[in-house]
Amino acid sequence: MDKYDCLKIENQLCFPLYACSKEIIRHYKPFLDEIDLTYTQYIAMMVLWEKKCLSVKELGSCLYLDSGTLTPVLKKLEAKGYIERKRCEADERSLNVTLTDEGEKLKDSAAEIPPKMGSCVNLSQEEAGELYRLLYKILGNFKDGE
Amino acid sequence: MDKYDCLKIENQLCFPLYACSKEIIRHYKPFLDEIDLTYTQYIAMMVLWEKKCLSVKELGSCLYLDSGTLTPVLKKLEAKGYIERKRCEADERSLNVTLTDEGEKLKDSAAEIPPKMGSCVNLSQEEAGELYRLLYKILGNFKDGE
DNA sequence: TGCAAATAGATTGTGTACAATGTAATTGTA
DNA sequence: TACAATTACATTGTACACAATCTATTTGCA
Repeated sequence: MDKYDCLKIENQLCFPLYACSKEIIRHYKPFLDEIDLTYTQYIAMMVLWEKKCLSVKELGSCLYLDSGTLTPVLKKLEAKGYIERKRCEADERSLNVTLTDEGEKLKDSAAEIPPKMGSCVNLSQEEAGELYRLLYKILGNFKDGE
Repeated sequence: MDKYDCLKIENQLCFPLYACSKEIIRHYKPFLDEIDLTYTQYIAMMVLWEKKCLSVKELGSCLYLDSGTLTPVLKKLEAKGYIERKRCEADERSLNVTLTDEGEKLKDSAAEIPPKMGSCVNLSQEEAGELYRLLYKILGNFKDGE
């Protein structure tokens, strides 16, 4: 056991996480292209399809993204007509993001994507469940930490 | 079970992968700042510390990155004096990337990072091992697929 | 052997990420 | 109740990622 073993890329956990995430997102692309969304725009819409309306702050908390990333993404979604951005009346600092009818409609086309993607992850139900559990265990640690 | 359930962000595997990867990389930053490397530069150096010399193509295959990403990263590492870039004599299309003495020396400071990072992933040895296995199982699927 | 196809990198354009900073609105408290 | 501290979002600057395209070599085969 040499002192540099920890530097071997195959001994790192972060690297396969990083590579896996990128590869899966790359495989989303052809399907997302069909509905003219990027992956980031897609996960933002996913939260909105569930919550209908929330602030940039809340959306950022769901997606682990800050306003520096979200502001341009949301402006693009607004330009496409899928969302509306309006200052909150009760607190003008806050910006409410709301789904438009167009945005709501997009949900039907989007619902076809996850079933098509399933086949690119070659894990059993049990393995996928375990992977899911471990990832959220790590994420939970970060959420508490700050 | 409604037909939109697959669109809930908490039912997706890709999202926690994406978020986890980003959060861990974000936690690397203060440590990487000390040796003036970004995460991408760090994983490139990690491969070089092991292999000493390889082509951009081989490096890209190790890191799941293409020349569009690697060319600017490698130029920065060259500017910092950690690597050399030289066309391969046998095949002028290919570019060999080699570690310099400075680059080799950096390995000692870098070896201090992984132990410090360990504490931010709150998994047992067994859990970390299982996570590792599942991630490489998915990655293997992609490597075969193309 | 000549030339089309393939290969390795570099370049370009678009879209994130994120730290640092700026601005306007709101809150807490001396 | 002024005003310093906080908060929410926007802006700026740097650094990836990756698809598409370009250039220079090299290979394969008619």
